[in-house]
Amino acid sequence: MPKLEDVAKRANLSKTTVSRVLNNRGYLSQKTIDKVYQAMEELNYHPNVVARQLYKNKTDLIGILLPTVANPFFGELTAFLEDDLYQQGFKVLIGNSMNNPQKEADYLQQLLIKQVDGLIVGTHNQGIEQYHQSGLPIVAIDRIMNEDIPVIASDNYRGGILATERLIERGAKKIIHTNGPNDLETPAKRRREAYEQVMKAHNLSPITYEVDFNITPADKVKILRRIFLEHPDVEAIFASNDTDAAQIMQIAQNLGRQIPRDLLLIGYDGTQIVRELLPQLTTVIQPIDQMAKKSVAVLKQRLAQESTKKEYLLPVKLQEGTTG
Amino acid sequence: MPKLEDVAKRANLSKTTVSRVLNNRGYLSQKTIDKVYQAMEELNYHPNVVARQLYKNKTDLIGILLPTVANPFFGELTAFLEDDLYQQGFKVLIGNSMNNPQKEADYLQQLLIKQVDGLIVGTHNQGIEQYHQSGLPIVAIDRIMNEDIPVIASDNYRGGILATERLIERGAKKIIHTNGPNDLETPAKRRREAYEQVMKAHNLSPITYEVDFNITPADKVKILRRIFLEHPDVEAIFASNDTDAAQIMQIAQNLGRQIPRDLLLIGYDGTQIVRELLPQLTTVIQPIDQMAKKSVAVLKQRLAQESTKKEYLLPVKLQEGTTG
DNA sequence: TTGTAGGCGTTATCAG
DNA sequence: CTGATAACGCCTACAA
Repeated sequence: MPKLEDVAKRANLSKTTVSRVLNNRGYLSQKTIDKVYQAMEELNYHPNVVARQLYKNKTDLIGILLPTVANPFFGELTAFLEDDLYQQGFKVLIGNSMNNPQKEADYLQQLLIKQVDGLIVGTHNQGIEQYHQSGLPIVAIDRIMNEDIPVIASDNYRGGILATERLIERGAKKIIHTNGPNDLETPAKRRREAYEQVMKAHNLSPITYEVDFNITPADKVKILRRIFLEHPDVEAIFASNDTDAAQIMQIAQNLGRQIPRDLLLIGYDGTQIVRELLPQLTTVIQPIDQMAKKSVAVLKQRLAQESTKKEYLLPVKLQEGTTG
Repeated sequence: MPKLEDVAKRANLSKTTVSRVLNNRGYLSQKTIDKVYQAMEELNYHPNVVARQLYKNKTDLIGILLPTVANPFFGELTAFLEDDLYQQGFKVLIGNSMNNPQKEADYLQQLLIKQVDGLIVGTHNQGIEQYHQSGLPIVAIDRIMNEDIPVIASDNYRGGILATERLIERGAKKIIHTNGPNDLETPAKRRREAYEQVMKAHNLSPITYEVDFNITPADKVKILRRIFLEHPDVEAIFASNDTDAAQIMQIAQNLGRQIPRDLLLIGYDGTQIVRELLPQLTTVIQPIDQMAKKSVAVLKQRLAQESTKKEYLLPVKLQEGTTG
């Protein structure tokens, strides 16, 4: 690997001059510029990014810490984030915590150490201390971390209202909701709040099933199946996400219940892929693209030491399918 | 940010000694070790990764260049790759080319420059010169690049046979196949070869529709719809991937054709998410986990300057749903 | 318009 | 067992 010095020697110039050409800084004669470019060509020279990073004390790298890009929501989110960040001159380091606190802590420890200039987090683990003392610019997506980390989320409360009211409008009275564990401080909890408030406002009793994130698919099916066992008269389900909704569709089918005739169903997220594969599913669309864009924008503010709001809410939309 | 020197000063030692403690190298008295650790604690010191990278001339970063993690296949692949690489002590830099040659070239130029220790590529663009002269260890997934870059792929030929024979066994004669553009040098082409050979072996005429990768969803629907217009008597379709298969399901439904009664359908890929959302879809499962594992293993061989085979084929499996 | 010298934070060699 | 010193490759005051 040739270095600056090699180029300089070949062009009969100093390292400084070559560096100047590289960064077009200061006055340079055209002749010098040409000589330098020629020498670079001949040697197939490329500047060493790491050396630059060391000097500049920045890496132009942004870390993205999420449960897993295998999940459509996070996959699509990552794609949008990557695209935005790329436009802004950043590259992306990913860490998939797989809901494993150990792995998450590990990543954090490593990323916080000057490896990245900033961090976008959307993991589900609670109370990882390191976030606090890091000093690294961070934004959180759909996850409340602590006072000084801004949160980007969709308007979960409104989403909960849209879904619940729609089910009620369509005549359902016994409506069940699934959500994540209630002890997790996440904006998604507001869907549950909205659901419960709407139900009560209509004199209906809310019933929420809590489904943990990191359980096996088999266990999840078991929990969802329980809904039907424990509430055979259920008329509608507002699921916490589209894949759960899909599972519920299978289960209902196995139990001989036709959707929407015997059961109304509304999901949540509305990712591109789900809309392609299950266009019949009624769901609440989170504006993943906008969430990504906003996250990057807020992170840039943080990087520039500008102050930010504590929370940014993006609008949701009801996607009308045939299931609910 | 405190540095080695600060720790040294605080512990009344030299940088050398502190560095030794950090990397437990050489002989050290317990007392010294304790002092160093204490000083590090007090200062909340963390070694600067970039400085290390510069000295060691390696980053422990692996680049993954793919069309987009928003696609379930690549999303799941990325998740597995990340997990494997993490186990091996690497971190992952992603680049989503979005099938944009400009962006891909851009990424390459940047990544090849000592920013990553190795590269895993699965993009669809042809003839990007830089791959050749890079000298960087590279492996390609499902994509033929050039002679000295090993390819990891599933056994596409066998997949093509499994799907086609199944459709024939189930009584279909007029079977249509969709595939990517034929001028692309990709292992996926072998599915088409297999399809055409099996068809001919049964005295049936193969018909392949070529579907470009980077076209709008609307255009894709148009092409797929054409199948039914141009071949109203089509009895079965072997789609090049599951999302296309899903589209075909919608179209068939809109045209009043019941699957599997009026049309048999087999997809390809068998990602986790598709199996969850569309369990009824018969499809050929690519062993994404194994492909990831093998890619990482081969990349490690390359990094260790060991020689590798040119191609690694992993076994596929037919997932029997109800559509075909 | 170009060159010299010192530093970014770490590690390794070699001496003590 | 520990310390001084020179590298890793680049960038920028400051000088010329």
